[in-house]
Amino acid sequence: MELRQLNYFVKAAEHLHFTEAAGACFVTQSTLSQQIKQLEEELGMLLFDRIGKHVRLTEAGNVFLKHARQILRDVAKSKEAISELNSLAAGDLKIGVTYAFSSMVLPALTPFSFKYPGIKIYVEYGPPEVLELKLKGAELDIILTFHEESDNEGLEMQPLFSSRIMMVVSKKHPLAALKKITVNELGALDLILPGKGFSSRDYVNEIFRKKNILPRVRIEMNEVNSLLSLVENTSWVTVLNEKAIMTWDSLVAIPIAGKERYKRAFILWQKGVYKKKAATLFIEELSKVL
Amino acid sequence: MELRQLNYFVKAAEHLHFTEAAGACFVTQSTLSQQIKQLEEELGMLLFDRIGKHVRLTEAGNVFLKHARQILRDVAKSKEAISELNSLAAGDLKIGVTYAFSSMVLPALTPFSFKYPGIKIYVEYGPPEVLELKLKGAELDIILTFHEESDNEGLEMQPLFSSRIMMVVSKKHPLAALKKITVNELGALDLILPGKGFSSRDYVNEIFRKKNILPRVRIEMNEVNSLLSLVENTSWVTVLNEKAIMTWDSLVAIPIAGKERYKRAFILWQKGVYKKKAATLFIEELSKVL
DNA sequence: AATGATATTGATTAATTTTAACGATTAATT
DNA sequence: AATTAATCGTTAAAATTAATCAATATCATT
Repeated sequence: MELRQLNYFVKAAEHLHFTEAAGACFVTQSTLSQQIKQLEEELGMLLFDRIGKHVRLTEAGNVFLKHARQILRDVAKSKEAISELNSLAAGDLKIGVTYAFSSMVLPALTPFSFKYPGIKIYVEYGPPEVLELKLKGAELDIILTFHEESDNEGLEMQPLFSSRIMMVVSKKHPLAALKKITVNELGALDLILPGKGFSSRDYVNEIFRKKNILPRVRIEMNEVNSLLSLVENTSWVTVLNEKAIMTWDSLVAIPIAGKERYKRAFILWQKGVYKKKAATLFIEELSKVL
Repeated sequence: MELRQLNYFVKAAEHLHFTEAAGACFVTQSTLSQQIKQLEEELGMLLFDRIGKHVRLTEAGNVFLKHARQILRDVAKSKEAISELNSLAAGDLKIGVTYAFSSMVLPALTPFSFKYPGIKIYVEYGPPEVLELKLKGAELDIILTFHEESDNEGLEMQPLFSSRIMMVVSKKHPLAALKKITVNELGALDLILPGKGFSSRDYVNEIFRKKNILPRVRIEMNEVNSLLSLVENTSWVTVLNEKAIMTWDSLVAIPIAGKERYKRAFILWQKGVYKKKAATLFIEELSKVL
């Protein structure tokens, strides 16, 4: 049994006239006739009574017609479903976001969701290792992260932007108007720093180690929003990449003296898998707001 | 899109291994690979991610899998439905019965319905012309009737039995023990006769006309059971074919002198249409009880 | 007999399947 | 770490199978 035959059958049942039905199917009457005969043979029952010049459905034909129509409806539905995915009228997008990135996704989320209301977005925050595992297991479509190049097997890295690592303080902070700060000066301040896993943290460790300074780390946390919220309301300072405070009007980023250090943001894809259109478009949206 | 491809796809989605899936479909792996590719092209989306040696469903693949399964379930259901018809586990049988025949169908109905509990039986009593019209319009499968040969266009007659036309009285009737009755004697009795359309009525008219006797017809009705019920409880007599009283223990049939006259019972089919198995088997059952 | 329908037939075309060669990836062995 | 062998999916070409067409046969109706 093939869908082609079901199509021919339904048309024939509708016209009750093989020649007409064949025309409607854009085949010759002979073709339709044979395919219906084949169908009848497979089913072991006649679907039409051929009475002289007329054809008419048998009991089996009537029963089968209902089923054939149902099948063809389902087929149409299946195509419809795929076509909705294709036109982004449906589907989902699962984005992994590392903590340091969290404030950057938010501004892209709303416009994207507005443009493609059919697409359900899942955002998962987590440490890079966990997210990467999920990406490989197809539980995520993409990861947005700061990352060092190269060390990834089976992952594809697409550079997004670079963001300079700076000191961040509240605008109400005495040092808020500073043009630049030295590492020595920084060593004298109370720090609230991102936890391990954040690459800006590695940078902080490095600059202090070089100068043999023991930084005054008061709090360490791996959730950027909470961290910035503390910075906003205290005189503590932190060190983060510049873009991380883009949604925070009450904060200001101040360059650190010495060699400029940048964090590079990437999108991670799984190598070899089909790149979802929705993911590509989300990235487009993300680039716009950055 | 063809059912073949859906089968391949579902198997592949289940195994997540083309070679195995191909084995399960009894085709080579290349065949399966190509057909799936073709399906993907028609849908305009990849259904599988091919990552090295592994394959895995894409979002579209997951969506489509649900639909494909539904379609294949429907297909199986449709075959099941036909196969039930074939095995007489389902279906219907529409029998037309002329009034004179009515008492003959009943004994066949119960055993048949017992044997084939899935078959729904419709019995329609009516005058021959109406029934024949319905037979031609496929509203009936067969007609059971007494009929003269030949006069039927497009109908096929299958002889069932012959039944002699006799006088019928109650066993309590004074004449119940009679071996034979003459037309003259019959003319002196109160008669309750089947109405026009009954061929035994034509016979009665004829024999009386030949002898120039005016019969004493007290009641005329075209429903045999009611008629016989009256005969059972009165001293009126009727003229019917012998088989018509087969279920009536309290009645007796007495031959009428002169040339024996038989009524011939037939099954009428529409010429050229597929003979339902159920109909054939019903007739078999009918022959048994006659 | 002529007509209007489906069925059948043989030739042609198209599609499916297979075979075989290939490339990429993984696992095993050296 | 490098080499080898094995596994898997893809591709291209050949072989097989199936669908289609055009012409004709057949059948019932007019």
